[in-house]
Amino acid sequence: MDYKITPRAEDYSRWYNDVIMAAQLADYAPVKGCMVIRPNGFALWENMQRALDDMFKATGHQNAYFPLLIPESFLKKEAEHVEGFAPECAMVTHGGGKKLEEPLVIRPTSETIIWSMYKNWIMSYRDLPLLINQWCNVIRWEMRTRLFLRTTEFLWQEGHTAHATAEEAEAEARRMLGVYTTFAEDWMAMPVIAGVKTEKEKFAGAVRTYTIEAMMQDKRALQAGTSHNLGQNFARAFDVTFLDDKGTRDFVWATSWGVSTRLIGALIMTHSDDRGFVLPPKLAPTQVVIVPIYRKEAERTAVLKAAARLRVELKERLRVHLDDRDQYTPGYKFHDWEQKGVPLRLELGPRDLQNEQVVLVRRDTGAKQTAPQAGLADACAALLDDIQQALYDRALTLRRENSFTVSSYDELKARIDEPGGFFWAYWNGATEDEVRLQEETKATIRCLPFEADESPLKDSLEGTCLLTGAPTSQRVVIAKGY
RNA sequence: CGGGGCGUAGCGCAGCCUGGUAAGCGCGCCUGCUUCGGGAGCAGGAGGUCGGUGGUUCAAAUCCACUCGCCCCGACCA
Repeated sequence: MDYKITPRAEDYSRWYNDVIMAAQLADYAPVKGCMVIRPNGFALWENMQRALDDMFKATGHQNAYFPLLIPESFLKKEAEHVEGFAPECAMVTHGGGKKLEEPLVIRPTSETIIWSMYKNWIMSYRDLPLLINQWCNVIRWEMRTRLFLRTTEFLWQEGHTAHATAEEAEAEARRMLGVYTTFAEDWMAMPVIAGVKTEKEKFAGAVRTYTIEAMMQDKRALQAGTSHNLGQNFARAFDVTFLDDKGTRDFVWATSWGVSTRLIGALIMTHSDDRGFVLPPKLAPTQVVIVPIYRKEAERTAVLKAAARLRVELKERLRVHLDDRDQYTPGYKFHDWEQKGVPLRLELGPRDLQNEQVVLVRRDTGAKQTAPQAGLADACAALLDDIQQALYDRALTLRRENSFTVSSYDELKARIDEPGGFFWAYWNGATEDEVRLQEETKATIRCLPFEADESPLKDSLEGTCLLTGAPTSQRVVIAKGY
């Protein structure tokens, strides 16, 4: 379809929406804040799911499914949890033409209903660890919504694990954050900063929340995944205890972790350009699109025959599509597939048949090259690997070029809007200082990063707190976020 | 919830102030012919109770009242 994309520099929000519409990833639904994920978007989500699910299985998790509807009283059992989620819960008050005795909450997250079941399933240390994941939809009544980034209903995955010791739960939370980091960097080609959320930013009901934070092209931070050490909070709320091998009874230790369709938004804002969507090859539903070029009927027959042969050959190893639509010109198809983000375009015309070659055009750089038809699958695979790496490198460069050290609060305030970016600083403040920071700068502490590799602070181990001036070794990354 | 904007063909819009042969444009869609290495050209064609309700009037897309919905910017969040 013909669709004009607003340039990023002109209006970043409109650009984001235009990319989604042009690539036909999603569309607005009749209900406010809800979206339809269209086949192009869903195929991408399926690829993300597959990669993540394989990693979950490889780390010993099993999938299950818990109900959409949760008794309201369950939410209320964990004090912080209910306080955090109550404002954004949708409720079912009627069913079967009658008012329900107890309203049912449409899950905003499933900790409560899952732990109500774990109570029955966990008796002894022999039942632990319990490692369960579910793929589902959730609803959170958001005030302001944006396609993929924040919608009333979204798709996600939520892992819920139970452990015998605090150490095991902690290790699990960290391990799954590692899985998310690997997925973000190796599959999405999106570099992330892994770290701990502050007390203020942590999940309602958690002891500690871990996060991966990515820099979008407008230099804002996006939380791309979270993992929580829930301690014994939910075990206490739902009275889930077990006997250890010495016959001692204790509450079970828990974690939960999730990523959502928000990752699609992250992908868009990490790699796409003014011509439209850009997909990393490893997640692209179509990795190579073949565009045949011909004039006369005889050419058409010969080119399509050769194109079909190449398609079969490439199909062995790659996800390939032959665009043999007769009613569109090659130029139209070039634009069409560029908007849709297909990493590699393969052009095949009469000239190429004569020379037994093809023309390959990469989506990320637009670079055009010819390649012999012999050994084409190898050449395409190599090029796709190269694109995957180039996307990562480019995103990492953007982050590096827009990461700064600040040593005073005034300096932060002077630079947070312009030039903007990630600001590394020492921090020892309390929650009220964090609130003040947020109110005065509109930025937030994204996390306390684990690693200092990327940090301009990497060579120093101690400094003074940005707000209080007290000596501290605690580092934070501050940025405006989504 | 506060501030701003908008509802007219599938999409993007003009028309409204100054009521009356203005239901109009571009893109898309359909048919045919010519085209096809960066969004093809020409010709013909289909498609709209002007968001809804009520009012003013001889006459309403146009004026008035009410109402519904959506988008954008701020307070919450994956």
